[in-house]
Amino acid sequence: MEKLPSYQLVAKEIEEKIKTGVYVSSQKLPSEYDLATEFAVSRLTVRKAIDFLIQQNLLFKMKGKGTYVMQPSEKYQSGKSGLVGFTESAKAFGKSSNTKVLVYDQTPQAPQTILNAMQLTKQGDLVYIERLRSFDEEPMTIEHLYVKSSTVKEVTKEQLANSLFELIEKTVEIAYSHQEVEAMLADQELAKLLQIKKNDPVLKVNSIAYSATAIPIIYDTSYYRADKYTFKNTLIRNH
Amino acid sequence: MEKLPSYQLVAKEIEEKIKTGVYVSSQKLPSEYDLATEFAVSRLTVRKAIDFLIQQNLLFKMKGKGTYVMQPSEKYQSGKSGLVGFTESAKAFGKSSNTKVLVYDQTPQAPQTILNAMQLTKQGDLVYIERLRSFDEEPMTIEHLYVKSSTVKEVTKEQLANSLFELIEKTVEIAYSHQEVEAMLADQELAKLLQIKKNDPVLKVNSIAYSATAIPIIYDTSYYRADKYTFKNTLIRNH
DNA sequence: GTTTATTTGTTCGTATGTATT
DNA sequence: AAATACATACGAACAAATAAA
Repeated sequence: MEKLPSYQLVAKEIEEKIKTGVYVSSQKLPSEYDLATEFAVSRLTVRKAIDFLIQQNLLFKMKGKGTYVMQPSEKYQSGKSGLVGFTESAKAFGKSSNTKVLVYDQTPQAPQTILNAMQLTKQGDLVYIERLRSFDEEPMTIEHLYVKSSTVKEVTKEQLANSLFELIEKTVEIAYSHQEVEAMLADQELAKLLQIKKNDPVLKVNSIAYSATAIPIIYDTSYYRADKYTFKNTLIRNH
Repeated sequence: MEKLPSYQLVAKEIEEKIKTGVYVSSQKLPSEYDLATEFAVSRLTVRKAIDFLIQQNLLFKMKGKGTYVMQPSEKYQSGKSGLVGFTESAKAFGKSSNTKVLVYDQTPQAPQTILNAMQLTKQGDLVYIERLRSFDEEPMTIEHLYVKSSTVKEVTKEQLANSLFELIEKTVEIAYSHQEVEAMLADQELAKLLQIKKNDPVLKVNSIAYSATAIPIIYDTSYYRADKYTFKNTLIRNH
């Protein structure tokens, strides 16, 4: 019995009209005034609804011209729907996810660069976790995680096979993360785990997740199979 | 003599206060009410200013709690400022860009997959361009471009060394583009051009740029040196 | 080429709802 | 339970860019 705000209801109706082909890409939407009268809401509400759909890359606007339907990207978009865990992202793919904990070290020696990034001056406040994550039994990614100990106190290795986000957010809420995508070659060990060949290309994704108070919570270096995973993006031209 | 809207002036002032350390990450901003009185504008204007800074990953909000300053990402963020050309992006880096046209074929045989993506049923409506682009004389990327002929009629090879966007937008305006990032290995030819070794990792970025009327204008496959280029992203957690 | 109409952009004021502390 | 802070929503008006007459 969710009670959605009216701008989201308007957004849903517009989305529906796009899906059913009433509004087609290459075509202009009715003006904000017309949409406001059609849905019996204020123009500001229509604008919020449109903004909402623009954020999802369904629409875009041009000042003085109108609002247009965007050509859909062929495949799944990663990222645009915000920061989500692997499990949630698997669902969006319509696949089942599977996690195997490879390493759980409660007293790791973290490299200095990571200590710096985590704003720590000494060892001892981090735990180290390595996980293999699969979609439908196919190895997708290896995660190397340094996590603030205080957020995962008295956690068993078994619990780590589930959503790390959920676990951590019992203690602190994660607000956002910065990530960086680069390309590299798989070494012997990585190749074996991901069931690929040595020197096959992989996507290395480095990310740091922060709390609202800008405290780094997770330092994550993940390696994705390049043949199974790509990162998608939609860029809008600002004239 | 630009006359910026007041929400952007407010945004600028807030941005300034972040830069000068008045507002620090880990710290909450004054409430929307307080900011509204401080800047002598309506609360809606403050909200627009904040939204503006959220889009640039400088702030984020939590309902009922407040608005916070985001920990800055250490390096340059690609993408977040929208669709920009290579030349413009070089400026953001504080570097000079250099372009060399390697191939300009006005009657190419395009692969079927590209014809499909460009919504064409026959050959003949595309031109093919290959360009090497450098930052400060360092090879950064090789571009393989298929461009709708109608947008680059009677263009000389020399003109292609400048901004392709500018050239095209004399005919049609580019509205947005979908892009996909993947990892692969450099072949012999690519390695030579990018001055790397064969089988070194490269980032392959595939993108299609569309006009407002959803007509595909450019089909671009670019190869970036993995040691020089990464893609950055900021994801916000939606609870 | 200039004016006019259309469409999005900005901004105010006001009120009420919802989440957090 | 009350106060604080962000979220939603209405109405109204004028500005700015674009397109059509």
